Amino acid sequence: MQDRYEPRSVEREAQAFWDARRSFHAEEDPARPKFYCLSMFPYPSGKLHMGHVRNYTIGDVLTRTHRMRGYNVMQPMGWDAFGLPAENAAMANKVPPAKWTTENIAYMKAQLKGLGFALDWQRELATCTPEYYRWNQWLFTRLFRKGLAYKKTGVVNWDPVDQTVLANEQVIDGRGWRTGAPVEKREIPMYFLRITAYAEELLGALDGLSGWPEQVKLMQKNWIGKSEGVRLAFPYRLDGEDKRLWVFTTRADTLMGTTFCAVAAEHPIAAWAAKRDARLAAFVEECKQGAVMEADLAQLEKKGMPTRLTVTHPLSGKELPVWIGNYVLMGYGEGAVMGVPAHDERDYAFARKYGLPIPCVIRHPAGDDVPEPWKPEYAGYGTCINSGKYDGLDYQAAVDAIAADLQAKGLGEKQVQWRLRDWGISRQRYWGCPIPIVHCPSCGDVPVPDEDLPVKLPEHLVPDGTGNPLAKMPEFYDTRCPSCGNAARRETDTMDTFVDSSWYFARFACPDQERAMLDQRAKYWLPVDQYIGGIEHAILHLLYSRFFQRVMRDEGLLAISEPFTHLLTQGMVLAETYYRDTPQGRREWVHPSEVQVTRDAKGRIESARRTNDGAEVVFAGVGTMSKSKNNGVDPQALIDKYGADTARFYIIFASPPTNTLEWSDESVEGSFRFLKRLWAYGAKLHGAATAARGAFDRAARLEVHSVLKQANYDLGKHQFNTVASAAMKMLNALEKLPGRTPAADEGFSILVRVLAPITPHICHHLWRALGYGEDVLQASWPEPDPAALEQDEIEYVVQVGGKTRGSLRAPKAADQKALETLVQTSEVAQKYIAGKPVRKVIVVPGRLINVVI
RNA sequence: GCCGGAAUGGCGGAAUUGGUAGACGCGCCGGACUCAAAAUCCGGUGCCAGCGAUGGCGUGUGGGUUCGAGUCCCACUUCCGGCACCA
Repeated sequence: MQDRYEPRSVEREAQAFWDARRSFHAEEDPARPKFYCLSMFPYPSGKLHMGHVRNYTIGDVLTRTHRMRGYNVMQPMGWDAFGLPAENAAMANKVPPAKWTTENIAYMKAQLKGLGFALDWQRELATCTPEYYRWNQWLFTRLFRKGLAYKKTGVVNWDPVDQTVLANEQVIDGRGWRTGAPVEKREIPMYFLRITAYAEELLGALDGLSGWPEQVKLMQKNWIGKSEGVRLAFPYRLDGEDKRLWVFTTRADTLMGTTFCAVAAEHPIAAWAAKRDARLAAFVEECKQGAVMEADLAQLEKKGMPTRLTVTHPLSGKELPVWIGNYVLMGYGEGAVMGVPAHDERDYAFARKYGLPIPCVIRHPAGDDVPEPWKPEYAGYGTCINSGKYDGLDYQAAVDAIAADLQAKGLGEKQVQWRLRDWGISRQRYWGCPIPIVHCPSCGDVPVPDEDLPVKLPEHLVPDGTGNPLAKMPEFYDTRCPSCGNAARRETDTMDTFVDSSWYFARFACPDQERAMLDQRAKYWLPVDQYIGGIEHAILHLLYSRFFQRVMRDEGLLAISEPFTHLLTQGMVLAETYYRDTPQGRREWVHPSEVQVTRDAKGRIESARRTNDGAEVVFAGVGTMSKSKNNGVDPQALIDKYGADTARFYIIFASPPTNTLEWSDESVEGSFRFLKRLWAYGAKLHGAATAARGAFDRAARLEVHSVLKQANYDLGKHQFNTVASAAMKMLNALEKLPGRTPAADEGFSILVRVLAPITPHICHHLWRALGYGEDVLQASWPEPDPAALEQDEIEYVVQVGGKTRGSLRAPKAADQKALETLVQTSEVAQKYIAGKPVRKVIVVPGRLINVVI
C-alpha cells in the first residue's frame, strides 16, 4: 500500500470493481427483505449542482448501510427531462430542446458515476422518451373515460405582446419577462385531473404515514384544507327572475352580522353589472390586470366597487348591497362571500374603507363592540349577541340552529369545503408530453385509442417565445377523428411536468416493460421504502404522487395506496455572498472563491478583498447558491481537486441532512485532511507486524465501541453528520495505540465499515489492503460489543441547588442511598452546602446527583 | 397576506429527548520539523474580570413552569421554504 492518498486512482479502481461485478444491479428476491431507496430524480439542467450532490449522497448512505444490514436494495436513477428550461435554452442557443436535454443527461450521468453512487443504471429512464410518456397518455385516457380528467376553463398569465401564456416564474413584478408588458389574466379551456375526488382519502391517510416528518404532513393537511361550514343563498330578483347568490362560510354563527356580499371579478354577477355600468366594467378590467399568483393576490390592497344589485338576507330579510371585491377568489368556494365586518379581518378593512356598517354579533373578551384598530379577538369564537333568536348561543349551537333554519327555507345546508383545487395539467408549451385528445367537430373531445399511442412529440422544433410551436405545425395537429374518421384537430397542449414525476418511482421497477405501464415487478419493489428530496417539494410533488398512486391502485395496477413509506426532506445548500458597489453605482457580486478574508486574533472577519485587484468587498451573509449572487460552487471543481470521497464526506459532515448547509471551502480542506489521516493510519497498520494485546487496548476498545453505539443510534435518526464525527473520534482513539494490536485491527475494521457508506472508494481500498475481506459491500454492519462497554466506576455530576459544582466517582453498583451518603460527605458538595440544611437529594441513575438546600 | 420551519462560541454543528452547554471539525493563537515555504505533528481556544487560584455571565428577545430549561409553556423578532404554470 502506498503512503500517499491519491483519490483519483483509488476512486477509478473502486468504480471499475463495482462495474465489473455489477455490484448495484438489483433483482427481485423474495427471500430477503427489500429496500427501495429513491432520491428525487434531477431535472437535466446542464450539470450537477450542490443540492444534487447532497441529495444523492444522503440516498447513497442509506442505500449502502441497508445493503450491509442484509437488505435487498434497489436504488435507481432517471431524468425529469421535460420542462421550461430546455425551451429557454433552445431559444438562447437555437438548438432543439431534445438535443440540449440529451447532451445534459450524458454529462450529468458521467458526473453521477464519478461520485460513486450505488445506482442500478440498468433501470435508467427519462420522462421525455416515448417509451415513458406513452404511459402518461395511456393513464390520462383512462382517467378521461372515467371522468377523473375533464375540461373546463382555467385562468393563466397572458403576455399581450408575445401573445403567449407565461409561467408564474416568467412574470416579474407583474410584467412579462421578455416583453416587459403588464401581464393580464386570461381564461382558456384546460384539462383538469379530479384530485378533489381523493381529498378525503389524501387527508385521512396522512395520519398513517408514520415515516413522514410531521411538518410535511401538517403542510399537506393545511393545503388540502378541509373546512366544515355552511353553503347558503342570498335570494335576489334580476330581469324578473328569482335567483340566488350562493356563498360558503365557516362562520355561519356570524350570519346576522352580514352587511354586504362581495363577488369575484370573474363572477357572473360582476359580468352582468359591468354591462350596465362603465365604471364597473373598468374596475372588472382592472381586476384582470396582473398575474394569477396567490401570493400576489393576497397582498393586493383590498379594493371594491358596489353594484346596483341588492340581495336579501336569508334570515333577517334585510336588503344587502352586492360589491365586487378584488380579494374574492373565483377558484375557492362559490366565488362569492358574505361580508361580516365585525368578525373577519378582511371584511373589517373593507367595510372601514367603504363606510359599510360593522355591527358586532359575537361577544369577545374585550367587550361587545369592535372599535378600531382591528384586534384578533374580534374573529374569535363567542356567544351570539344582537342576533335575535340566536342570542346566547355558542358557536356550535348557533351554527346548528342557523343551518337548520336555512335548510327549512331551502336556502342552505351544512357542507364540507376543500381548499384543494382540481389539478390543471394543460400547458401551452412544446417540450412536454402531448395530451392524447383529438377534437372532432361532430364527436367532441375523443381520447386517442391505445393502439395509436404514444402521440409522439416532434423532436426537431425550436420554440421562439411566441406560443407553442406545435400549434403552428399542421403536420402535428391535422388528423382524423378516431371515432368517426372525419378531419379533426389534435390537441396541441402538453402536460404539466408534475404528471411525469407523479409515477416515475413505480416505473423504475419495470422500465423495460413495453406492453404495460407496470408489471409484477412493481408489486415486489413498491412502495418506496425511503424517499429523499428537497423540502421545497413538501406539498405539490408529494401530494400529486400520493394522488397518482391511488389512481394507479384504482386502475388495478398496484394494491398499495401510499407511494413512500419513509420520507427525508433535505435542507438547501447555501454559500457566502460578497459584493462591491462600483463607482458607477452598480452592485457587483464577487464569487467567494475570489475573496481573501482577513481575520482578527479571534478569527472574526475583519475585512474582505478581491484577490486579483485588492478591491474591498462587503460580506453580505449567506444565501442560496444562485447566478444572480454569483455564489454557486461547482461540485465538479471540488471533485477534481479532492476527489468524490472528500466531497461526499464534507457534505455529510457539515450539517444534519434536514438543515440548510452553509458552504465553506476551508471546512472542505478539513474533510480532505481527515481522509489523508485515515489513509496514513491504514498504511501504517498495513506496514506493521501484528503485535500481541497491548496495555492501551482496553481503553481503545471502550472508546471505539461506545462511539459505535452512539453512531448506530444517530444512524437510526438519520443524523449522519455525527456518524461522520464518530468516525473521526474512532481514528483519534486508534492513533493513540502504539502498534498493530488486536484492538487496532478490530477498531479499524469497525471504522472502515462505519465510513464505507459515506466514503465508499477509500474504504473499499482499505478494507482489501488490510485483508479484512474482499469487498466491504459484502461486510456486515458493526455492532458494539457489550463486554467492551463494561465499566466498574461511574462518574457522577454533582450539583448543589441545581448548579453544577463538580463530579465524583462512584462504584457502578452504588444505590440511591449510598450515593446520597457519598455526596454529602464529599468535599465538592461540602464546600457549597456550607452547613445549610439539605432538603432532598435527587439522583439521576448513572448521571447526576443534585443536592437541594 | 396565508401555511410550514429555523435561531447555540469567530464559523459548521453536538448535547443519549428535562440532567456537566459547546462533542467532532473549521478558523484563530502558540510550539515542533524546515535554509524557507507547503504538508505534517503537538498544545491552547465560549464571553467578561483577574498574574493566578477563582468568580460572574452565557443557547435570537421578554416572561413563565421546574431541584434543574438549549430542550416544556406563553408573547415577540429576524431569517428560510411553499403558495397550485420553476423543478
